[in-house]
Amino acid sequence: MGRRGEHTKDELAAMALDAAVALLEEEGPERLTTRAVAGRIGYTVGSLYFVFRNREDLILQVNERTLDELREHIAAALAEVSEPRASLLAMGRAYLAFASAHPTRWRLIFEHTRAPGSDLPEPLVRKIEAFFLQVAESIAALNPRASPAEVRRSAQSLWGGVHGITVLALTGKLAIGGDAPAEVLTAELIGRYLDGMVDADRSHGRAPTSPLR
Amino acid sequence: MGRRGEHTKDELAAMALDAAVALLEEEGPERLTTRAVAGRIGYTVGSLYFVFRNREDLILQVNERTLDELREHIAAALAEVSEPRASLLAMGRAYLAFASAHPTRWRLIFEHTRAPGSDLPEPLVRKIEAFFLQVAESIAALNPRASPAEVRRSAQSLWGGVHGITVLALTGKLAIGGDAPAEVLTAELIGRYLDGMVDADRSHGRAPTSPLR
DNA sequence: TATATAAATAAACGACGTTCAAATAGGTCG
DNA sequence: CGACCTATTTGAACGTCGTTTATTTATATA
Repeated sequence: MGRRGEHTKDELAAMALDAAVALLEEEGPERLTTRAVAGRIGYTVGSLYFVFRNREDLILQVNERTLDELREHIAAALAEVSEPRASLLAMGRAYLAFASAHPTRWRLIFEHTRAPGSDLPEPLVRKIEAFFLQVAESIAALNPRASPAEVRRSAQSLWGGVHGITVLALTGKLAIGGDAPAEVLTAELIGRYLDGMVDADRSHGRAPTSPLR
Repeated sequence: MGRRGEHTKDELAAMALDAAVALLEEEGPERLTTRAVAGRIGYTVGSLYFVFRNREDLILQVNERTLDELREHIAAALAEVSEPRASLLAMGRAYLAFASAHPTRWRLIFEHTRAPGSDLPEPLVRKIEAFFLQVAESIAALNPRASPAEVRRSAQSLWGGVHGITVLALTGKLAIGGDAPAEVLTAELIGRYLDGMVDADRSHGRAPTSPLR
């Protein structure tokens, strides 16, 4: 009974992605099965393969969508501040808040392992870069004397740090003894990093403290 | 053909763990299958269930073993330094080096999702705590005026940060444009964090800069 | 030597990702 | 209006997975 044209290929893909997101949030990553996704939109498994190359392809597109939402979430948070230090703190809070609100989807972005040969699809790479560039912007404002390479390095190390606190908090591997909320920890990390950065800039006039030994 | 007593239950468990580690390093996490592990030690699947409750149990024990190795690796790095700042940098380097040398096993520790109800097994929690305590020790030495709660917070945020850089570097989600090696980034994060911490302590005589706003 | 028991296996179950021949429905052309 | 063509959709199959179970086997003991 192959009805036809009831939905275009694009509509079908969009429906499948919606279903995948719902499945992820309601039942967790291991329940994100091709059959479940297909069933949720009233099709059979085979039809999914008419639209996606395979499960990996589906996951990658879910991840792109999640990254889009994350970016919007962060943009909204950034709209309310202007000073660079406040911007970085706001980004950190927004990053953590989004991850906490959508833990399964957020983790899927970072934990999904692709086949050994293939690397990240181009659009995903671009979206990740966009984040770092936004961080770099505020860093540059706080550290005008730094070279572009230094700014990039700072953005990477600082945001990598925020990411780490977020992962560990989400997976319950950060709490020891009494547990400070993750928001406090990210704020502390950002605050101290920036203090260290601007102090180094002010006192030595230029370079950051030599980090190795 | 049930031969008997050829290996004790404990020997069998140890052999299975060895096989699992080898499988992980040689073929990746998705090939860590119960049948493959059993086959590698010359048994059939069912025998694995004589020794482990299920695949999750096996993975948890692999993770414990990996954490033990990681701790030894870090201890060796710490043996060569005494000053607290150098200790933290050495720990960061060792953490990253171990993760780079055993990416699959290392990621399995943090990416393995356990069933929604159950939480981390006690021994694993203790081993994670031990790390933070070691970090906290050096932090306390650098920041003698800080309360225990402050020290713990610092250890969590700083080490969370190191962890984040390590994850992103390992999964290729950190590199943007020219990519500074991850060792440089962790050293930079640690250096700046500590600079920010001790400067705050020196100038205000006590508390760190209020992190929020 | 016979027997009880621990150890190990083989076979099965349902669910999974993936593939593919077959069926079907809509558009097109006679 | 009817026959065909082709893009969709299905159903069924394949091999693999985690897990469970009845059954077999080898050893220790009596």
